[in-house]
Amino acid sequence: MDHITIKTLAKKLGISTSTISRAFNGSTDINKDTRDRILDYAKKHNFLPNHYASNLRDKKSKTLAVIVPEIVNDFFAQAINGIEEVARKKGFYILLYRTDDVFEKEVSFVNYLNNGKADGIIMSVSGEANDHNYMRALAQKNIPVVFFDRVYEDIDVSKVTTNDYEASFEATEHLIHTGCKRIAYLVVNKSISIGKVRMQGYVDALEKHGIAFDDDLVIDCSQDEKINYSIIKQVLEDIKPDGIFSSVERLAFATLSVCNDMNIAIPNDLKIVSFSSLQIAPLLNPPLSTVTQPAYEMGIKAATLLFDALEKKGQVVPRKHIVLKSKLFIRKSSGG
Amino acid sequence: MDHITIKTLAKKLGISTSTISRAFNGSTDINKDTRDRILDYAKKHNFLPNHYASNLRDKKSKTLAVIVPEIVNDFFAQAINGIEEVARKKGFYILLYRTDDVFEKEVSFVNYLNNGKADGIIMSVSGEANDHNYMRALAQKNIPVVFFDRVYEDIDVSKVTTNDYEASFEATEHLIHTGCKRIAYLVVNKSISIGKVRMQGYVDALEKHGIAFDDDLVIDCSQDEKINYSIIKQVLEDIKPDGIFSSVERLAFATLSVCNDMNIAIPNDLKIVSFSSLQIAPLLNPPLSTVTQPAYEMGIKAATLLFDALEKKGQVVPRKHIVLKSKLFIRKSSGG
DNA sequence: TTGTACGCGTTATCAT
DNA sequence: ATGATAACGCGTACAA
Repeated sequence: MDHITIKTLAKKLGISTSTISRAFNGSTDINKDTRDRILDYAKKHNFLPNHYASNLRDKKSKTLAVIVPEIVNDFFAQAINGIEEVARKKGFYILLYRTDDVFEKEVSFVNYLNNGKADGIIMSVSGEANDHNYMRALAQKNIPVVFFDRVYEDIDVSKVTTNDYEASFEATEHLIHTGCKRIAYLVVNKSISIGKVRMQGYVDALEKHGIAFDDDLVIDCSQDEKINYSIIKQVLEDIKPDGIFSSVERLAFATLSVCNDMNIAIPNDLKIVSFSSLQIAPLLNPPLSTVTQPAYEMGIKAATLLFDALEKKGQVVPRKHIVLKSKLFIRKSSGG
Repeated sequence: MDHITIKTLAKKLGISTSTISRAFNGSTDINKDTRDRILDYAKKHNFLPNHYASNLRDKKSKTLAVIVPEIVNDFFAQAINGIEEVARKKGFYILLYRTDDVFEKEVSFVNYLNNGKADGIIMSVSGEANDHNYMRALAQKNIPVVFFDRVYEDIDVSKVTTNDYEASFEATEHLIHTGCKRIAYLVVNKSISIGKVRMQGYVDALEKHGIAFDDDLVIDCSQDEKINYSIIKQVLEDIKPDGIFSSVERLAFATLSVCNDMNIAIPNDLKIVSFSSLQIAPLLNPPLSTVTQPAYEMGIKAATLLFDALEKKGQVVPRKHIVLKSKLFIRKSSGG
């Protein structure tokens, strides 16, 4: 028995294919005995209806596409966990795609998804401020999308973000309270998405406390670890900030490395707070003060929003924007 | 133009569906001009052949299933990166599934994959020593499988692992060289897969150096963080080992936490080495000595093996078992 | 080089 | 409660 289909099954059992189909779809229009007979036989022979044939019939792939910049990052890993949790309950599976923050990869994958491969998409965008028309094509095909954390403002879909502005304000203010006068802001791209909003919180906190904003203290970093290391090293040597507010976990790690190598004492010589969802932040040397986003909950919410849209397909579903709260954990790196 | 198919496209362009199909499949049997005309029109209207219909036709889903115990773990995250890297080059996509080390989830997902949803499967097994017949069903359907890191010995598929025995031996020996006399072995399940092999390396290293094996020093932990914390705390209080060899990263983190809380000085009072692919291990307090597996390479190899099998479908492909080398990084937690 | 026509495996509709 | 059948969108053998 090489290749079982409901057709061959039907022949073997002397029933019609429709009845077989009904057995698998929990139809009530079927005798319990025949159903059991079918299911038993199927289980014994390891048969399951072909997913692609079903999908071709009813245009439901039971698949969610998840697009994230990276996976080796507790924030995204936890968010994926949240998404998967919800998806699993709904009997959905997850197609994962990693963009490495490369815009072209994002575009290519989104275009690919245009063909109905997934019923919906949850994504944290690569963040480039380019032409976003490839996103609009999805709307035409009625494929719902939910952004989380990093969003495109000009695309009208549901979104799940955190109170980045307030959290950044609070983090910066905390550094000021501990006595910092020259706080550097580490960012990968200050002109887009989260980099921009978080910077505004930083800027406004400075202003509130009468500290002049200094453009030299805004440190634009890259995706490359080694380059970041040199950039930060140079900053610590030349500009000598007494505080660091990092909008991205990775840059805080680089800072810790540099400090290790340069023997800069944290928190005495330099205080650090960073956005980070790293679970072992308390185990770092020194324990890292973090603005921690509720990554897992964000995943849950994003998936929930997506299923809301999915279940009301055809109807006009109002976009929602859910804003969750981050939490500031003050640890030793900022004098806690 | 709500719903485009190659049929509607054919009508619009006044060509037949076969020609359209040819245009998309890079057939040479087609005039370059017609091809361009078709592709241009398609791109303009955002058309892509329906993936499910194609798959139904030629039984190629261009999808790989990846099954891992967890995602919030640099080892698995990096391995997934490696897998994705290869898959991407081959034009494949990844269906991700997380088992949380729950055997039933693994079985359920594997059974689901039986229906041709994915062309192949790469997995790190949940590790329970149960009946593995659900795995055999895949072989019948000609769906190739590759195990990585955690494998079932009794299932005949290609495997990618690391030299766990030697690495464990070396790590334990290192602890002995630093003066440890009472080395505890932390493990989640000492009777299966990696837990077992790594323990053997530990046991043999003790023996080589004339240290009596003490069953009380083998600490069986759980999946639950809080329980692990209490277990380890109790061990440090009562059994008072002077060295810890942790077969799993998570347990090393728990140990660090306990030591923090109990004011146990590492490495003076206690030395630690752990299996871990954590990239920021050097930034921990103290920097953690690790046995680091080449996670990314393992992903690459596993995916490569899978494609080998995939590309020789039908033929008998000999199973391969690739063993990569882990690297011992001696850091301060073990006196480095 | 292009077109015709069938079938991939399933499910919904309509009968019975 | 069950069966016959058409249709989902595509690719390919075959014919032209």
